[in-house]
Amino acid sequence: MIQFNPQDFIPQLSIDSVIFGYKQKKLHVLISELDFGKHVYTLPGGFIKQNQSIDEAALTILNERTGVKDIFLEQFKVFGSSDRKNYEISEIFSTINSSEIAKSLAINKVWLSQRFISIGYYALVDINSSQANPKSWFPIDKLPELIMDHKEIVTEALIALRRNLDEKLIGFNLLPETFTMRNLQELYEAVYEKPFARNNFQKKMLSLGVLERLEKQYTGAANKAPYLYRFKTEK
Amino acid sequence: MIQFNPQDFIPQLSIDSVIFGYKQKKLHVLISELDFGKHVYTLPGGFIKQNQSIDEAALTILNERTGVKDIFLEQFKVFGSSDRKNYEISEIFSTINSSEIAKSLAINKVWLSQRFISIGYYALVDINSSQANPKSWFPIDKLPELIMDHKEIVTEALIALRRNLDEKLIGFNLLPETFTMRNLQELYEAVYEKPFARNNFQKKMLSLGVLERLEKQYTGAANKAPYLYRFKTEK
DNA sequence: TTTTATTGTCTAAAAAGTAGACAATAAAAT
DNA sequence: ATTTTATTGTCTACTTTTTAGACAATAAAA
Repeated sequence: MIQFNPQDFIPQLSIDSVIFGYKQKKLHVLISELDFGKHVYTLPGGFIKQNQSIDEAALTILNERTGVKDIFLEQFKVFGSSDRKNYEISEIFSTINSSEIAKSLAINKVWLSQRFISIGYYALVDINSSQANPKSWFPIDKLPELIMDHKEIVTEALIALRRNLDEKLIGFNLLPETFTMRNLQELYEAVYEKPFARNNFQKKMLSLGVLERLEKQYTGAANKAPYLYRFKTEK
Repeated sequence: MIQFNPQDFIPQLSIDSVIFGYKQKKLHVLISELDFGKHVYTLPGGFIKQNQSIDEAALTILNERTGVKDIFLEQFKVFGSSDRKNYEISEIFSTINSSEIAKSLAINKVWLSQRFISIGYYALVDINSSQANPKSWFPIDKLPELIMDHKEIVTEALIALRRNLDEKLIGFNLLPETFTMRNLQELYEAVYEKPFARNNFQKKMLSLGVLERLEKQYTGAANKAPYLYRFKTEK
C-alpha cells in the first residue's frame, strides 16, 4: 500500500462518489464506515493525482471500493460552497483504509483541513459482481447520518440518475447480465419510487430495441416462466 | 482595481464560462480577445477566492464582463483531463484585463502554468442590457480559434443549454423583457438549429402557462400586428 | 377598395401513452 | 390425469399529445 503524499495531489479538490447498487428491490448506496472513537459515515471519496484525469481518479476510487472496473460512471455536480470544510477531519479517513497510514495523516492534517471543493460522481454497479462488504450497502431511504454535505450529494445524485435512467438507458448496469422484464420494472419502480403498469412497461422497453430476448427462466414457480433478457451491446 | 494575489485563490482550479446571448436571430457567445503579439481568443474565465463559493466566483466573472447581475447561471461540467495546462500562459490574461497588472503576472507565472481543472458554467444574458463590447459577441457557428479546450467547452455548454431550454424554461433570459411569439420561436430555432411549426409552437408555449399576453406591437409592417408577451414571474 | 404578408386559432389526422382484458403456461393441489 | 393458482405475453380500445392543414382576421401598402 502506498504512502499518502499531499504534493502528489491537487489541493483543495476532492471527489465524492455515490455508488448505486440494487438489491432486494431497493436502490442502495455504498457507504464507508469509519471507526475512530465514534462511528462516522461518509461517501467513498478521494483526491486527484497530479497526473490523473478526474475521470481516472473517480474510477480508481470505484475500483478500490468495489473491485469493479469498466462500469458506468459520470460526474453530475460540483459542490463548492465557501464553508465546505471538514471540521472533523474525517472525510480523509474515508479515502484511506489502512490504520498503518493513519499515522502519517497527522502530518497532513493541515492539508486536509483546508476548504475543499468536491466533484460529485455517481456510479452504477451490479452488487453481485462487486467485492464490497455487503454491510456497506445501505438502502437509499435508510442511510445513516452522513458527514458534511454528503446527504445532499446523494440527493443530487439521485436526481441525476433519474434524469439519465431513461434517456441514456443506463439501468442495465445495476442488474446482472440477464434479467426478466419484471426485474427491470422493479428496478425502475425503485429508482422513481412509483409503480409502472406491467403491460405498458413491457411494450415500451421492447420498443426501444435495446433488449435481446433469451431463453425462458424456469424457477420452479407455479406459473408461466418469463423470458430472460440481455442488454444489447452493439452489432 | 485589485492586485492578483495567488494565495487568495484556490490553486489549480478555474472557472470557464460560456455566456450566451441572442441577436440577429443567432445564438452568440461572449469571447475575450487578448492581444499580446498575436491575437488569442478565450472564454471569459477566472479563479475562485478562498472565501467565495464557486457560484459566487462565476457570478463575479459574469458581472465583470457583462455588467449584468441577477441572471441565469449554472454549472454544467468539469473539464479535468490530466494534460490540461495552458502552455501559452494565455488563459490567465483573459481573467485580468489591465496591462498595469500584467507585470505582476510574471511573478505568478509558476502558479498559472500548473495543470488546471476547470468548472464550466453557462449563462444566459439579454445582449441589449449587457455592457459587453458588441464586437465580443460571436455567432456560435463562427467562433474564432479558441485556446486549449475552450471549443469543446462551448460544445458541451450548448448541449446543456438544449437540455434545459425546454425543461427549465430559461430561454426568456436571452430575450428582452417583452417579445413576440415569433421572437421566441426564432430563438428556439437558433438554439436547436431546426425549424418549428408556427401553429403548434404557439399552442405549446401558451399551454405552458408561463406567458403573459400584453398589448399588440404595431411596427408599421403591412400585416396583422402580433401580441407582445412577457415571462410570468410568479403571482 | 384591393392586395399582401403575417397572425391567431380551429379542426383533422397521426402518434404515443394508458387501461382493461384474456389466453398461455409452469407447477402445485386435487 | 385433471384442476387450480399465479404470473406472463400480448391484444384491443380509449385517451392524450403531437403534427399537419386550413382559414378568417388584420395592418398597412398599392
